[in-house]
Amino acid sequence: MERRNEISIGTLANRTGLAVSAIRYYETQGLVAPERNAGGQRRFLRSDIRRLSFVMIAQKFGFTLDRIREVLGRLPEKRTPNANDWSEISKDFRAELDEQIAALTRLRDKLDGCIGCGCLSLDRCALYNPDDVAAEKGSGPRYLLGDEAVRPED
Amino acid sequence: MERRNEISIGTLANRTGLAVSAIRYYETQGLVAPERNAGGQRRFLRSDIRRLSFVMIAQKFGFTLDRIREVLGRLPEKRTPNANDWSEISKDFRAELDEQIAALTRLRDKLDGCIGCGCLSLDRCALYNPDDVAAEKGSGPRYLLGDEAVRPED
DNA sequence: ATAATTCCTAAAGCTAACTTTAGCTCAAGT
DNA sequence: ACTTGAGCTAAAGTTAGCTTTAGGAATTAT
Repeated sequence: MERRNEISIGTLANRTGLAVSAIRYYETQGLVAPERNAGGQRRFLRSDIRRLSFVMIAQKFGFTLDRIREVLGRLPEKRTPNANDWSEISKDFRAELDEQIAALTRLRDKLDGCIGCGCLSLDRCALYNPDDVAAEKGSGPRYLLGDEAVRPED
Repeated sequence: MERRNEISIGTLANRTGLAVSAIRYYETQGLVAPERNAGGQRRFLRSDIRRLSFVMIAQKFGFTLDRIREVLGRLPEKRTPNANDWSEISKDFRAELDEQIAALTRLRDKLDGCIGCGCLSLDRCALYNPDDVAAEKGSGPRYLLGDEAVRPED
């Protein structure tokens, strides 16, 4: 039975649209921290619906779960977060989102210059300068673009 | 020995800054198709330097290797691509990049509206409408955001 | 002629963000 | 009391984009 302010993982899944397995996974990642009832089942708070909603939105923005966990860490822990609390941490995203858009725009502008020449060569093309977008996805070492250079005739 | 227009994988790696293993992987993905010499070693064309440069740039833009392969498919196969050919397929990216920037901008604007209210609730928040950014990364099924809704008090 | 490089293949490993499976326990409905 | 339906854990599987490892074979340098 669900008590006034407690909901089961299934209910939470229905309300957020997330899969039950995803919610469990989020718990292992420290994004939610449900209590347990006598039988060992997870009991979430209703406010976790909004918490997970926030996670979903942040993901749309392309943030990683690690980063999202950090931001969530800035919510007050002693009381249930209110609209203003959510509003505050959303501003963090706003700034990063702006930077992302700016970076992508810079990249596009460089591409414009390069479409004219069709060069795309490592030493002369502006696209190779590393001030670009965040990058760093996948795994393992990503190589910085050095200037080993393409010879003019290549 | 490398003949006039043929280079080894090591040379290609040096010229592009890519790891040898990455180049081999790109071959499995159909992004380059080197010939082999008598001893079974790969022989690339000098023009593959530019080809891989293009791949690297496209990745900066966030395109997947699958998508990049498609775009590369539009290059002429009978002759070595010239500046104009590269310029042409770059325009494809330009358009998609614009759309990406636009989508991210729309998302940011919605966030602006939401920062004011701090709602983030599934039924009323504009951030939940699915016109947003490309998404679809990671693996497995991603759930479309339905409107199961959060009740006002949640 | 050798030693030192470079290259080759196949298979396994890695990260992120989850899902799927297997086997079992809890809780709810009748 | 019993049968479903939820939930639980641990481990393995998935995708993308590569790297690492292992064990040989081809090249290049001396």
